[in-house]
Amino acid sequence: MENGQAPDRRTPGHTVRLKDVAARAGCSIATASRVLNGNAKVGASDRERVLAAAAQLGYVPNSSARALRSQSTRLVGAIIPTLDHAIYAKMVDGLQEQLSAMGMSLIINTSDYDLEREKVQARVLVGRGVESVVLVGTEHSPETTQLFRDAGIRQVYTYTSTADGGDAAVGFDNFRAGQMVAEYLVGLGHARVAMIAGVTKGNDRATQRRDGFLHGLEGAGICQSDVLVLEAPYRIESGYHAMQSAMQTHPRPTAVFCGSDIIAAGASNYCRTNEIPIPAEVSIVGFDDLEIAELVSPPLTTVNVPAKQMGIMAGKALSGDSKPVKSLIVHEMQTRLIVRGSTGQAST
Amino acid sequence: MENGQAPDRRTPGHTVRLKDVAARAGCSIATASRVLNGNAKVGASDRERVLAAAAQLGYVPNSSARALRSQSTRLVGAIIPTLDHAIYAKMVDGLQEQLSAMGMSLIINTSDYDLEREKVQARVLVGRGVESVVLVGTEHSPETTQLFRDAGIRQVYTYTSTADGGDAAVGFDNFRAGQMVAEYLVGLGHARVAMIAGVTKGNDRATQRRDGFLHGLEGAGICQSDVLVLEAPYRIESGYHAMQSAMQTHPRPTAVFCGSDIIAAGASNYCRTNEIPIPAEVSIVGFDDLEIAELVSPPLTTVNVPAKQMGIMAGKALSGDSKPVKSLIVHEMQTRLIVRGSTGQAST
DNA sequence: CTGTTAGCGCATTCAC
DNA sequence: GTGAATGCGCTAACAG
Repeated sequence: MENGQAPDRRTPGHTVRLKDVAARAGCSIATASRVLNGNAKVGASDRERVLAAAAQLGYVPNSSARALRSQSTRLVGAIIPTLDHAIYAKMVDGLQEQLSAMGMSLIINTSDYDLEREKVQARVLVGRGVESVVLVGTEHSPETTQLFRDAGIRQVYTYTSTADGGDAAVGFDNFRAGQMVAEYLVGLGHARVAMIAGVTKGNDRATQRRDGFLHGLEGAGICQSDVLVLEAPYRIESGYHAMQSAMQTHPRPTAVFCGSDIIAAGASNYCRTNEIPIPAEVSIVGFDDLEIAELVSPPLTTVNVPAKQMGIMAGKALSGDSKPVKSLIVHEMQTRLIVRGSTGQAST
Repeated sequence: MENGQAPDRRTPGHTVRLKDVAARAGCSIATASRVLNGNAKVGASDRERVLAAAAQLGYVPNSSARALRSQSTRLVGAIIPTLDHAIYAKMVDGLQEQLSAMGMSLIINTSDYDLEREKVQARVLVGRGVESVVLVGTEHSPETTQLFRDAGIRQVYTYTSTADGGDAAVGFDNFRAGQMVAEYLVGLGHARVAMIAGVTKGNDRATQRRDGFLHGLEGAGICQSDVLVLEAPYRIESGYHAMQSAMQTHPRPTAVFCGSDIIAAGASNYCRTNEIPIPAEVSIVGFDDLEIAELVSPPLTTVNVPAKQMGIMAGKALSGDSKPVKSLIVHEMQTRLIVRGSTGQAST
């Protein structure tokens, strides 16, 4: 009798295919497929033999084939500015964790805050067959948005509470967060204030934090034109230099709002180096509530952003059916002002 | 009017396929494929028409189909402990950047320092058809290593200079780095030293840094049993508490080597809170040279690790043919001791 | 140089 | 319930 059985263990170089499993289980490839996909309509005996065969052979389904056939890749793409910034890294960490638990895989690409690069990465992701994408912010090239829409790819925006152009948003209201900081500083009696924002070009989060801040000040009778607004990349040295510029104006601001803790850390450094006491001479407020906020001295008053949680929620927003949803889902999260030692009453 | 031509723009919902491009260009699907793949043997007129058609229709090749047919996915997997640690995030940032430039995509998974979870993620990556994987360290479950080998997947280890079980290593010698720190501290006259290592279970980097450190001390006549060695997760509070324990021993150590800047930052915090002057009473050395090393006061003496560069090199190690290489490639990178204000001569 | 043909591995329709 | 047959979109043989 023909004992053309498959070998006990997979042989290096020869990938185990479904037909190998079927052969070993003594059933058809169709039945094997049904078992492995949890299809109920299979006899118990066949089921066990297939499962055993798959385990023994170390069968791993080929997802390219499965994707091609079933038109479902269970792949999610993410385009973020950079991973070299804790706020995005944490978000992706949460996203990955959640997707992994849902049996989906994550392809990540970085854009370096460049909407043109984002567009290129978007094409790559479409080609990879991702079923959803997670982007940062609301501001994207129209072509990018259109490309995803045409391909039937669901778009989730993070770090924002508006989903214009996309299908869902998971984040917070940057404008209101900026406003909150303004009100806090005004409440402490500050009238001469400055802001070191992140680079606003192509970055709606930075833009809205700034605008909300200015709006909040205006509500307290502080005219926008009286407020020094600088921009700095999210790097410590940039914060240092921007603070230097700010502190060389006359009269000096008594409070400075920084668009990120990274910038605030640099600003804080500048003050320490130049013996400008914080908060006696100048109060500093950061944004993000990174670990470094507690490390600088005095520790930074800042705005807490639930970065990892945002990634988890974004992942959850992708569960269920894989078709784009009709109604916009907006999951707004709360930011909290964390008051530490870097802020105090206005000095004069 | 209906002239049987493909529409000018892709219609939402209907994905453009290669045959659509071919139809519009008035050639066969094979010719279109050749053009799009840069195959030289195609007439100039056909070439242009295909290119134009593809552009007009917004054609995006289906990589599942391409992968299935060509047995080449151009997909790379990475399994790292977590993205919520700058040292890994930076590495992945560099890796992603390099792979993107090489036309490859990156799927990332996290293991949370758990070799069992790593094994699970490994199966997922194999199923996704990745052609290579980037792992952290040399210590992996035998099943994980075997799984990749059987599937013909090239394994690149990072943060280590030994490639046992894998095909390539891009990193540095953790043992020697630890030894270097020991020699530095001994040179400053320190005889009572302690170490707060990372959790060594399943973490060969932490283990080797510790062992190298102890070995270096032993070379200077300091017996291992006289050295207090604690372990702490990579979190600031953990460093704080570990330092607390270390400082409650008698006699106190005059120098403490921390397995990571994160831990060192916590240790530094403890000293500040408890008015133990650094480095007058105790010297602290960190590891990684993260941004926070310069933020704490006094700034940390630490060991610089070229994290992003490591990712870039790992990506480059994946270029060329997609088959596992026969010879082990080891790309050893240099670590440098960065001396800042947290270390000084032994106090007594 | 170009078109025709044949699958890649799998899920799924349709008969049995 | 189960197996045989079909084709997802594409590339690589093979002819012409």
